[in-house]
Amino acid sequence: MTTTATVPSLTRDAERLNDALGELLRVVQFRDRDRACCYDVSVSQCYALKSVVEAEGLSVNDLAAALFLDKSTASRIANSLVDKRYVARTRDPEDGRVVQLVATPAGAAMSARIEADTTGEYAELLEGFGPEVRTALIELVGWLGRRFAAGVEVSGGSCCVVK
Amino acid sequence: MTTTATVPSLTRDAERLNDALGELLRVVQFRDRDRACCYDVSVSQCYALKSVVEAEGLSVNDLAAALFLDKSTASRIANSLVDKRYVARTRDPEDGRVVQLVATPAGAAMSARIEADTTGEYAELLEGFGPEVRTALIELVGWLGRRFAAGVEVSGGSCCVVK
DNA sequence: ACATATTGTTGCGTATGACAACTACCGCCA
DNA sequence: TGGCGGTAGTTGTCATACGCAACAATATGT
Repeated sequence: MTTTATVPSLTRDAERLNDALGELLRVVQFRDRDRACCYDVSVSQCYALKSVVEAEGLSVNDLAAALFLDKSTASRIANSLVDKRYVARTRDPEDGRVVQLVATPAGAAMSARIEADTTGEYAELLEGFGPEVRTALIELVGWLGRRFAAGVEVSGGSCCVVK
Repeated sequence: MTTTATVPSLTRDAERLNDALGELLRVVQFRDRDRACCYDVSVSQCYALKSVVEAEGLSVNDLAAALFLDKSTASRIANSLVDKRYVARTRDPEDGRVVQLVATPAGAAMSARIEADTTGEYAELLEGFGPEVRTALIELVGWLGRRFAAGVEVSGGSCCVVK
């Protein structure tokens, strides 16, 4: 901001990052939509199932936070997974309000199958790179996600209502 | 594949990239949903408007291809933008079948406003880095998108139906 | 014990997107 | 030149996805 010479370059880079991320977003969404037909779960169900498998005993609120969704949406996704017998709903004995979501064996198996297939694709993608480039790529993508998440949290989830 | 020692590392990297990309995807989707309320357009309308502004005279099929959507969906999004007077539909004089989508002044202005706001955020994000790191980040994200797009094209948009 | 806060569920409206059927138009070719 | 297959777009229909608001059930603090 202080030096005028770097500003155009920074702005240009920002535009290009925006474009590249938008493209990546769309193609990944498309891929996910497309691949969902291969399995017994929809895209959002797939992500939710993965969250439940990874953090056994997740509450509905936790699930909503993990997926950046409203708790009502999370509740319904959990419901759909329970209907498919991939997840079981139990009550927390400590706190009668909270629900604990646990993956059933079938759910864990399905998640593992999807995970293995996906990981295989990513492995192909990364094959051509050395370990240090792969690590750098992962770090950068992870950093981007965390930065966005931080930005989202400060705004409280309401960009323009909250000043 | 030949050396057993590198395989676990590659698989591990693939998993981590999957996780990081999933997280990034979700948070960006959330941010987009959240920010859509600031403007007069929905998320998909925003992307479509941007495409139309950048490639004046886009056909509906082109729009669908650019956004990785079905042509019917693209047609309806175009319709909604026409309803809002952000885009005009004209017929190609060369080929009576194709529609040419052109942004109206209001559409271009809205797109520019959104673009400026978004770019500002990205600029903040990139501020801390030197130009070479910024370029590397952009290249990597762009490369990822292209690789996914290539993978999507070979499968023809039907992952498991086509063998 | 009661007011208040928190967890989760449900009603409702909207957005998003695919598939299939249909119309309109193009170009080819007999 | 008149039909025929192919292509561009539109529309009907359906399913999923998501948020907000209202609500019930439970927990907690005074």
